[in-house]
Amino acid sequence: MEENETLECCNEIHNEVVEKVSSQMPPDEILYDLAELFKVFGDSTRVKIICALFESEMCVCDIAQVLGMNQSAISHQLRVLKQSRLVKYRREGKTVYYSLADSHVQAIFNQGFEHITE
Amino acid sequence: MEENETLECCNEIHNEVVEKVSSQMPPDEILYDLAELFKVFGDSTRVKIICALFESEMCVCDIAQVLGMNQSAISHQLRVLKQSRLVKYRREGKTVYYSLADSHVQAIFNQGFEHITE
DNA sequence: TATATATATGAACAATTATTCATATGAACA
DNA sequence: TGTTCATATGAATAATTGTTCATATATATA
Repeated sequence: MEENETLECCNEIHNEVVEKVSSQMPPDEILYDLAELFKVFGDSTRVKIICALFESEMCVCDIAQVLGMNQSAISHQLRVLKQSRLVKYRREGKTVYYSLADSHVQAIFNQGFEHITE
Repeated sequence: MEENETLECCNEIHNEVVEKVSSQMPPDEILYDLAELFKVFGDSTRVKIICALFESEMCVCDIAQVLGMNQSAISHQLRVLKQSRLVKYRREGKTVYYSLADSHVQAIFNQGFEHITE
């Protein structure tokens, strides 16, 4: 991390661009939060969980079956998804049903899907 | 990873759902690639680079200035972005100019942005 | 050809994280 | 109340990864 009172690129001609871009960057905190959100999508187990929930709400055990993983691993990942407000849940007796929180989840998923499949 | 010839949830009533969801899951390879893509968005340095490139194409040195990081770190991250086809570049003498590869990048970014700011 | 400059890259280290195992919590029911 | 079952969680381990430092590559120019 270098200090620069006046931002200067190695290429003097670019200093104007550097100043302009710097002034238009969103706050660090926003960009940090955004990275944290994408980090949640950046794990294949969680992507699979999200994808499964497109079809139907499911209990933890259901999801574990579909993914062929154990209950604990799924539960840990559901907590991550819950903390990012990507899934919601409802309790019914001993069973907890998870489902997708809102349409952004599908929108983000679809955009990514388009990118890799073109 | 448990073996299950016939998928069975702890809740017998759910077996139908488990079978249906399982049959509609995209291939593992696709979901793995999708997670890899989002992983690239899941780092604040790379998110900042992407965000900076929304404004203008820039050389490596420009980007390093805007982010207040050293050239090597930026160059390493640009390679990651390049490998995921999120940025493209053109060489002009000693300088290499980077820019965003396509509109999916902005679309994914915007969807994420909407999610965290609502 | 020798030098300077912009960028790329390999190795190493520190930090983060996904999974497993063991166990705890919470709800239903005998 | 005690037992069973679905889910949650803490600790530990293994694997991944971002940054730094040192150095290599590639281009321009003297």
